[in-house]
Amino acid sequence: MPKRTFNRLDDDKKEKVMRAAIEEFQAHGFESAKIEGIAQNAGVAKGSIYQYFDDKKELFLYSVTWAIENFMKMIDRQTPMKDMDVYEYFLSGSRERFEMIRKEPLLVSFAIDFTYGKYGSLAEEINRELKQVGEEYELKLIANGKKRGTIRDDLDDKILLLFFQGVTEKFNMEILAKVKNFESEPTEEQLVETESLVKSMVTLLKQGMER
Amino acid sequence: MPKRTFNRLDDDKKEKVMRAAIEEFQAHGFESAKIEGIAQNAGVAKGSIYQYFDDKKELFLYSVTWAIENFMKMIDRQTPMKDMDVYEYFLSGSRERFEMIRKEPLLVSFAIDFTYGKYGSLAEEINRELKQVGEEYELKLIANGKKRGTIRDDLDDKILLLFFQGVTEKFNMEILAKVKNFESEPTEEQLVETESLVKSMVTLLKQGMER
Amino acid sequence: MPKRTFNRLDDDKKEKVMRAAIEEFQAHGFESAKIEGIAQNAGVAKGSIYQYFDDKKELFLYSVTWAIENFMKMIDRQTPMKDMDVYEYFLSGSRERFEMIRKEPLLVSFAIDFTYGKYGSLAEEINRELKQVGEEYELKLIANGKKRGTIRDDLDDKILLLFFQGVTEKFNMEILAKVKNFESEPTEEQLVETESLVKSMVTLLKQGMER
Amino acid sequence: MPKRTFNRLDDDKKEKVMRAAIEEFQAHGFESAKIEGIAQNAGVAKGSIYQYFDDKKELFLYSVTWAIENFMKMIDRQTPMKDMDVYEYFLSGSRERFEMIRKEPLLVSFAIDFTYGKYGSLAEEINRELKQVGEEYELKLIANGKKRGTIRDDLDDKILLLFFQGVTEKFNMEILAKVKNFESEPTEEQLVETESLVKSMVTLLKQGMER
DNA sequence: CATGAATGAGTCTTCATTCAT
DNA sequence: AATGAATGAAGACTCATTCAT
Repeated sequence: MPKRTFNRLDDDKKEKVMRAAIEEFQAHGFESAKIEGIAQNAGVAKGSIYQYFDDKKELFLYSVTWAIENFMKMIDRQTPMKDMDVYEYFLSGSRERFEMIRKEPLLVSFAIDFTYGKYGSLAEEINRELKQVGEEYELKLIANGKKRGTIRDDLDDKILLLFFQGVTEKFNMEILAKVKNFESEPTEEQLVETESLVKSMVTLLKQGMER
Repeated sequence: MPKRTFNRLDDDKKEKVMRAAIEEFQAHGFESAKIEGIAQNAGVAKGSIYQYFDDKKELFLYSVTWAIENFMKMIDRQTPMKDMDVYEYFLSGSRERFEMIRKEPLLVSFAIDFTYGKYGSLAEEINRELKQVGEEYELKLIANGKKRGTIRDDLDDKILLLFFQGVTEKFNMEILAKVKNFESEPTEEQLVETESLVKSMVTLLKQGMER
Repeated sequence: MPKRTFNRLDDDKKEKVMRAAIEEFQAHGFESAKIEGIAQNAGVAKGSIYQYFDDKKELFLYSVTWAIENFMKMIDRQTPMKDMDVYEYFLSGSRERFEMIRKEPLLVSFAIDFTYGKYGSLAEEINRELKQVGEEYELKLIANGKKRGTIRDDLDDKILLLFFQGVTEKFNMEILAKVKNFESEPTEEQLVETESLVKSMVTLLKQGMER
Repeated sequence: MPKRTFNRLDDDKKEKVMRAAIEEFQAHGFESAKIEGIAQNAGVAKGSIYQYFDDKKELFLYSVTWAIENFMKMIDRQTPMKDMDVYEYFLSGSRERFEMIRKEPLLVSFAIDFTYGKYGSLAEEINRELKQVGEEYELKLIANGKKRGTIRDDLDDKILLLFFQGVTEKFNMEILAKVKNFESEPTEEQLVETESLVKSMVTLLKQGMER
């Protein structure tokens, strides 16, 4: 959705612009975000933004897209779960995930706020798609668990999904908040403490859903 | 925080204004909400709004206060839980709660959106207080459960709180969405179906937290 | 120019309203003066002001008229100058005039500001009349002086008028400022000091204009 | 105090904007002056004014500064008085000063109105400074006159200052009014008549203050 | 008549978007 | 393509004036 002009920019500049945009949207919301502010933070002229995008909404939409793409890239780089058990997955990769949050708190927060609907109906389509993809994936996990017999099969998948999402989202928020406060090099203590959150979550998730 | 002029209005008008405001804020967010729109929906002149409130922000703040107060009044009117077990509480009063949501979807949605942080930092103080009150209450429930032996005591209260909140919030959202679609007179089928959501939630909550 | 309603008010209230108006106009100028403010200071309802006067401008115009009338009344009560020499006049009645300023600083200041054109073209007619009356009087003084031989007759009356006005206005401003700072009971020292201002003025006036 | 954007404008435009502003303020006073009006007279869009100045008050403040600066420039260009006697000064440069007024009646009137306090307390600081500078200069003249023996030394400098200011201000107002009515090319008669005003003033000043 | 709530025209001001260089 | 000045639509807010009680 950006214009041709934007795509021709060198990657550094592109990134600078997108990060400036995300920062502004994240800090002030869509309405209060100022094009001027984004331009300044990106180190370009206000007019240039309009060489790159049709209008503010386009810029926002692409900010979402860009953030999610980069978010995905980071996740893909992590231990892929293949056939791994969900619980296993949560526990095994936690430190890498902490690291990711620590390095990219902006992207992570923005993506979360977006999926949580903080930007209203601005990008419903993307939002819907995103949710659907996540849900489908989680439903698969649940179906797998049922097959393996690790998840109770007396409850509807939809119900279990709600439970699963409720618990994981809440804990993830907490973890996000904790990790944002990490110094550049988190202490072992901090890491352990945060990991214990993950463990507790897994314990509760497991116990809640098991037969 | 409203001006004297507002307090002197007859209750009908007050309510009309507040509902118009909440509707506008809920529909468009704070920034995009137009005073003109609120005035029109309330059936008063733009200038009148300014006789009632200092400015847009004041109006918003009072909208929040008003919504929460009315919300509380409605809840108070419901089966008080006294010494009742939480699970018991969820199950017993559910139909009354459905009715409340059905009658006041606007207030309920607005209050929820607000507590979920959709209005940013506009009323942080109220938000904080509100969260605190809720949390304290829930922590008490958890402590009670531990004493009675119905809740596992190997996990920190804070952790159990996250679990509890995550699960209940998610299910409540789902219930809210369902109930909003009820016709003026919900069918028995709809009610049963929604009740079953509550039951499932309780089942999962219980199993997740029990020893 | 006030409405019938105003004239029917008892004198106390009339005065209260007029003083409130003058105070507001004096403090904020015509444009920034608020009807609400005047009403409050007068202890009446905003609407009442409109029972008394057609609009803000009318109120202003009458404020001017009222102030000048009262001003005149006060002056008339003072040593009338009859055939007295101007210089004599300035010197003889000064203490009474100080007292008048001390008692009615608001009226005096307002009248002066008005004649000085601080309210722009709002009441040109009154202004013009007022100036004319003053001028005619002063011109008479000058003519008299010339006849008596105490004023040089090689200069045009108009020129001498400018001189006379320039000097007296400037000194009067100074005196006004001084007297405004008097406590309720001015010390003899203060009085003497201010009187000396008058004496100096007379000296300079005399010497400037004499043959 | 203008924004960077204003300073970067070419001089013609800057001047056009400032003159439009001064004209509007002069004609209607601060409160009634409309930004829209200024913009139109300057031939720019309303919004542009806000690219140049933070708000109306800033624009007013700078109008004052700008007017005074230009006023000073014009005066500086005139016969400098060096060691000249004040009376000498008044008499010698009068035609140049008439010319200045004729060419820039707006600036002159605005500057005068401002120093006379017609704009209330909007720019007290500038006003105070301005007055102080003028006074100091005039006091020096008086002190010099006393030393040379051309001014009586039995009166306080402050008193003589009042006299001097009163007389010159009044005459200058009269001269201003006269000159404003000059056609583009004033007739010799007009010039002579106005010069005679200056002469009379000097005569009276001299006689009033001399030993 | 007094009151004070209701009204809406009129302004300032903001800022996304356009445009000339 | 980049820049930043120009534009004007849109919206918050004020307050003189009207009006219902």
